[in-house]
This record gives sequence, C-alpha cells and structure tokens, in this order.
Amino acid sequence: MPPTIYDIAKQAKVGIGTVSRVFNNHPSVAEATRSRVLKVAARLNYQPHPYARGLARNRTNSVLAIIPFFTTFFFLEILQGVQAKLGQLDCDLILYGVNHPDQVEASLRHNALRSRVDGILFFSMSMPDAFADQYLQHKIPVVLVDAFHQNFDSLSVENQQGAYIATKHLISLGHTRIGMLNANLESVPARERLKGFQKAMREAKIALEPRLIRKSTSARLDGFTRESGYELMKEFIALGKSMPTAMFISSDIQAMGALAALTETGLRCPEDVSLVGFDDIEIAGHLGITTMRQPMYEMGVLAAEILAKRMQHPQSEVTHTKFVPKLIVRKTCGADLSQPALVAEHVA
Amino acid sequence: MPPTIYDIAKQAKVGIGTVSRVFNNHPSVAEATRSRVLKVAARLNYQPHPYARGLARNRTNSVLAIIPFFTTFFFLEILQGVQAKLGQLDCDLILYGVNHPDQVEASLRHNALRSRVDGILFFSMSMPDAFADQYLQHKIPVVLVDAFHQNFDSLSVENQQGAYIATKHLISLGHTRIGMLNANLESVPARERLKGFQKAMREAKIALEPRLIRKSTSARLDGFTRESGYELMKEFIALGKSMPTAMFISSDIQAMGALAALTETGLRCPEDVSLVGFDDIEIAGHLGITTMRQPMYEMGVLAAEILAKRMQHPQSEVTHTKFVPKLIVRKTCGADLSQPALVAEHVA
DNA sequence: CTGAAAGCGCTAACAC
DNA sequence: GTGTTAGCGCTTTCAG
Repeated sequence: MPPTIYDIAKQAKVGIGTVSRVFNNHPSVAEATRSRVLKVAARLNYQPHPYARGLARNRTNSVLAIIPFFTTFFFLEILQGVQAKLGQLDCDLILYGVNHPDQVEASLRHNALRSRVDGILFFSMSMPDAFADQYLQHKIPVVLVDAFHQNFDSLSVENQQGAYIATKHLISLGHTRIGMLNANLESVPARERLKGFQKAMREAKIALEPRLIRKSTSARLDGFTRESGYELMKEFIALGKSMPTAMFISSDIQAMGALAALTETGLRCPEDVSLVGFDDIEIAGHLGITTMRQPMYEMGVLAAEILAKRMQHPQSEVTHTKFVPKLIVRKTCGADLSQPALVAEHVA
Repeated sequence: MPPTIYDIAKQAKVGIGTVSRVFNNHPSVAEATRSRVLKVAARLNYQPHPYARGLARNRTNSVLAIIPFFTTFFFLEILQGVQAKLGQLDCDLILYGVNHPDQVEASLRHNALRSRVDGILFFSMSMPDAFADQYLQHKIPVVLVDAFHQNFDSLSVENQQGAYIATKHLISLGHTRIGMLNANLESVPARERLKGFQKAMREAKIALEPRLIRKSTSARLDGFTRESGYELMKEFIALGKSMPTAMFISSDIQAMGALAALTETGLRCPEDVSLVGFDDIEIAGHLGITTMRQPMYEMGVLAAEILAKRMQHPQSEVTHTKFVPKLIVRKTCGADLSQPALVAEHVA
C-alpha cells in the first residue's frame, strides 16, 4: 500500500532508475530532476523499502547484538552507545539475548545465519569455536565486546590497569596497610584485578601480606556477589588490629556486602576503613562507593564504529582495543572530594 | 554466495516451487520429495533469505521495540520475555531506544515507517497523537506496554491494586498507625498508588491522617528518587512519637533513601518501623525490602503474544490487560517469613 | 544525465 | 504433487 519508486517515478515523470539515483545520492542527476523527485516523494510520504533495498544491494543494514540476558544492566548502557552510532549509519539493531552461558551455542545455531545481518556484536561471552570458524569462513564481520578472540576485532576493559589505578589512589591517600577483597580467581577479570593491585603495591614498595589478600571460592557468578563481599569482609574484621585501613574490592556488588558487614560490626567507612570498588554499577552511586567506572556508552559507540569499519574493509587488520576504567571518587575512599579525579585514558 | 533455492532445486532435481513448499511446510508435497530436498538443503547448509522472503510475503518477521533508554533496567527483563516469545514466532526484535521523553516524536519520525516492521511494541511513554493516527491509519499493529491509549492494545500494571495489597499486608501485620511516603502526584502511578493505600485503610476502618501521608514535590523523575525518600522519611522521623509504625512507600528507590534516613537516625527497620516498597528493583533484594513485584518477564511474553494476535487479526477488538503486582515478603515489613505470600493475579 | 531492463531470493497463483 | 511464471521494491548495468 505504501508508495513505491514506480508511483513516484510516474508522478515525477521520470524513470524508476532516476528515482533510485536520487535516493542514493548518485551524483549524476540534474538538480532540477532531483528536486522534482524529492518533492513528489515528500508529498507521497515515500520511504524506500529496506528489505527490497537489502535484497538488491545484498546487504541488510542491520546488525545483530548477542548479549547475555543473565547479567546486569551493564548492557543497556552499552547498547545506547551502539545504537547512537548505528542510527547515524542508518542501521537497525537486532537484539538477541542469551539466557545462560551454556545456551550460547544452541542460540547461535538457531540464529546463526538466519538473519543475514551485516555484522554481529558479541558481548561478554566466549565465542564457541564452531561459530568462530563459521563467521570467519563466511567473512561475517564480528566485533567482540568485553571478550577476546585472536581473530576478531575486540574491545575490552583494562582490568589490571583499573585495579592499579584504584590501588594507587588508596596509596596516594596515605594508606599503607592495604588489603584486597577479590572474587574467585577462576575468573579472568579477578586475576587481572589482582595483578593490578599487586603491581601498585610493589611500585609503592609496600609488602604484600597474604592474609590481607582474600578471594572468594564461590562458583556462583565467580564470587562476584554481595554474599562473598560480606563474608570476606567478616574475615578481615576478624583480623582485629591488623585489619587493613584501606581495601580494594574487585566489584561494587562485593563492596556492597562488605559495607553491610562493616555496618553490622559497628565499623564505619571511610573512617575505619576506606574502600574502592570496581564497575560503577548503579547502586554504587547510591551508596557513595568510590569505584572504577567503565566507559560503557563510549564502548558501545566504538563497537559500532569498528563493526562498520570491518564491514567496509573486511580484509583490514584485526584490532583489539582496550578501555581503561576511570576512577570515580565518592565517599568510601575517604578522599577529599574537591580533589580532581584521574582521567580515563582511551588506548587504541 | 550462500546457496539459494535454485541451488538446492537443481541438486535435488525438483523445481524451485517445490523447494519453497518444503520450507513453508506446505502439505501437498510427497514425503519422498520432501526428504530429498531437506537432505540437499542440510548438506548445503541452506537458510532461506529472510529479506527475500519478507519481500515476497510482504511481511518482515520483525518487530520494533521502542523503549526509553533513560529509565531503569526494568526493560531488560521485559525484553527477555518479549524475545522468548518472538523467538518462538521466528521473529526478530529490533530495538530502538529513545533517550529523552521530548525526543520521542523526533525519534519516531526518523524511525517511523522506515523499517516496515510487522508490529511495534511501545514502552512506558505516551504515544504522540500524530503517530497514533499514523499507525492506526496504516494499520500497523502496536502494543503499548506500561502505557495506555484508547485505540491500541495495552498492557499495564494495576498500581492501585498493588498499593492496596501492600497496605493490607501491613494492616494484617497488626499495624494501625500506617503512613504513606509517596512520589509526586503529578505522576499517574503515584496517584493510583495513593488511591490503593486509601482504599485499604478505609476498608480496615483506619482513619487517614493527612500528616502521615506525605508526597514528594520534586519534578525530577516525578519524585521517584532516593533523595525524596530520604527527605520525606526525615519529616516522618521529626514526628517523633506520632510517627507511623509502618509505611507504604511508593517505590523501592524511595524506600532505599528512607532506609538511609532511618539508619542515620539510629532507627531500625522493621523493629521501629515496617516498610513496604514497590517495583522490586534489583537492589530491593539486596536490601531486604519487602515490595510489590511487577511480573516483568510475563508482561514481555504477553506483549509479544498480543502483538502476534493483532498481526493475525487486525480487526479484532482492542484489549487492555492489567497485571497485578505480587507481594514479595522480605525483612523490612517485619512479617514472619514463613507465612505464605499473596499470589499474583492475572486479570485479562 | 536518464530510461529500460535484468536480477536480488523467495512466494504464490496457475497450469499440468 | 510438481514445474513454471509473475511479481515483491529496489539497485545497477547498459544504452543512448
């Protein structure tokens, strides 16, 4: 029912080819003709049919975002960035949520090439080899966000660097008995955050005391839970006098549990112990948790840009971009809030 | 490069029509032929091209979800439901996020009919008349979620009923001095929640004391903020002895602020005052806030179902479905946790 | 600069 | 049952 190029061609007294050219900004069309076509099109409220266009051009102008539905709302923000960029590129965002890590493969199989999208954004999950091969072979542009694979463009957060910054912040505040409350070392981010912590401590020539570095052993969410924060903090509290005066905690959600343990024991933050978390989840702001923020929106924008580039130049070299999280100073670290925060760096 | 029906027709020694029939489960095709076709298709890893199919069938098998990006992650959960259903219907979900209420119109204009989707899910925003007319006129199936419009199918939450249930719960716990901490009455949900509160109180023959019913006057987010909860709770605390022993709070985020005010004053919850919130945002679980949960996933599923129905029967009567939130008993209400919770009802 | 025509991959109506 | 054919709406040569 909506008008087609035929309708507008007829009314503008030109051929359909010309109409098409006008809508594709083809240079060789007389200005007079162009404006005549445009006027008719406007009057008829014409919109090119994306599917017909897709068929003819052999591309779909849409990208698939595969995200884990089982994680936090981290993604909503990244998606905002993705979409802002995609909008500029006049591209649709097709969302595909996966409910469980195990389910990735089955999901992909179903969705695989069905949608013939122009590109895929793959979030936070490890890409099963079978699909990696398939995408590579079919030369389907894929960008990994918060994940890594040798052969795909990827975009991730510098966990080690973030932990390093967080720890240095604590050191700069004058602390010397600094602990780390970590998640399960099974998790890659947990390991990297530990490394960053250690590096900052070593550089400051502060001895690393094993009992001040505690990690979750829980399998659930790799220990990135409120419970693990609570329990580990109880252990720290049990240290009594030798408890750290400052701690770097591997995630805000754990910091939240830690805070609860502190309050329960009558200890105060930052007066008795200073804390820096990681992630900057929404609640961190409410609780005043100083933390390391990941530039999610920017990551989304860049992910879309990289995908677009890859679509244009399929053969260009694979890139791996790292984002350095930014220190957000709030009250749990006990810093003077008038001091300027460290600025995020964007390493290409 | 991927195989087409022609490829598989040739190899299976049939006409393309037959191949098409096989893939559309058309009854009149011999079992032998069918399996032969299927085998070739499997070998070639054939997948029908959705755009070609869409063009020919004159439908796209995709729906557009227009969501406010500026709100909470409420949507991620609804989207899960939407997608689960859409997946069954073999339909793609195209996401379009709007960043600001004012921007809805501009966004729609851009996106309007560009994507020729089969249907639209419109979330939590009021649909500008110009678009309502347009959608209606073009007979584009639209379902409103958490919003209302006379002429579109809609799906929303029974705020009044939810508040009623919450308040009754407090009453059933033996409280008689019950207050309400409300958001800005500019907001429709705030008004409805107030009505539900009043109804429960009247039924229980408890006099409504104006000073125990306080509302935010903030314009920001209609007072659904932590700050408003904090400040209003301070007012309640200032009441001293005449402070309520239980309160219904119009949102969890406000309950969070209220809790902070309580803690700061050395008051305990639920010992000194019992609280019931609304929404069941993620943090409510962490804080142990008793609250009214909206069946978000289910709403998503139903939204998709209704949209599907509307697509099939464009002329059927418009439906307005209400969901009654469910009481989630946690610790802030002071209830005996072994008692069975009220069950959500689903009113068609 | 512009019109005509072929074709993108598939569906559906029509014959046989 | 199955092959054939005419589109779906648009892009893109190819002439002129």
